[in-house]
Amino acid sequence: MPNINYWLMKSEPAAYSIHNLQQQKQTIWDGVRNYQARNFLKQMQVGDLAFFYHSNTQPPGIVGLMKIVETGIADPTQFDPDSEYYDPKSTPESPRWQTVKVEFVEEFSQPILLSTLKEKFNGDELLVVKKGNRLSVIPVIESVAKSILVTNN
DNA sequence: GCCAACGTTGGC
DNA sequence: GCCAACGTTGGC
Repeated sequence: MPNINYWLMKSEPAAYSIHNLQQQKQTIWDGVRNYQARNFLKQMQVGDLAFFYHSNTQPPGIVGLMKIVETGIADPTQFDPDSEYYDPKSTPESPRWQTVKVEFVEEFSQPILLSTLKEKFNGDELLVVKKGNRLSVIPVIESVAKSILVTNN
C-alpha cells in the first residue's frame, strides 16, 4: 500500500462548488496563483484524498471529499489571455503554474463547519483553523483527516 | 464594511 | 537585499 496523503483545497462556491464537481465528476483545479499553494499541488500524488472546503460563504466549512486522479498538469488558464488567471510571464516550455485533476468522491451529509473545526483542532493540526491562513491548498495530517472522515460516517 | 494576516512590488 | 506601501484573502 503506497502512502496516502490528505489535503484541503478551498474554493468559493460562487466560483466553483462541490455540486459543480459532482456534476462534472472530474475537473482540473486551476487558478491557484500562490507559490506555496502550488508547491503543495506539486507534492500531490495520484490516489491522495482532498477535502473540499467552501470559503467566502455562510457558513464556511468542509463539504465533501475528492481524489487526486492526475498530477503534473500545466494550468491551462495561465496561457489564456482572456482568463483572469492569465500569466504573460509563463510559457508552455516552462509553465510556472502546475496543478492536478481531481475526482468527486462524496458530498458530506453534513458539512463540517469552520466553527466546529476550531473547536476540535488547533492551528498546528489543521492550518485552516489558524487565524489568517489564506492558503488555498494545504496539507492535512493523517490523524486529523481520519477524524474528519469518521465524523461523517 | 472591517481588519488581520499575509504576499507582492518597487525604490533604494 | 531591505522594507514600506499596497493589494488580496476571507472570517466575522
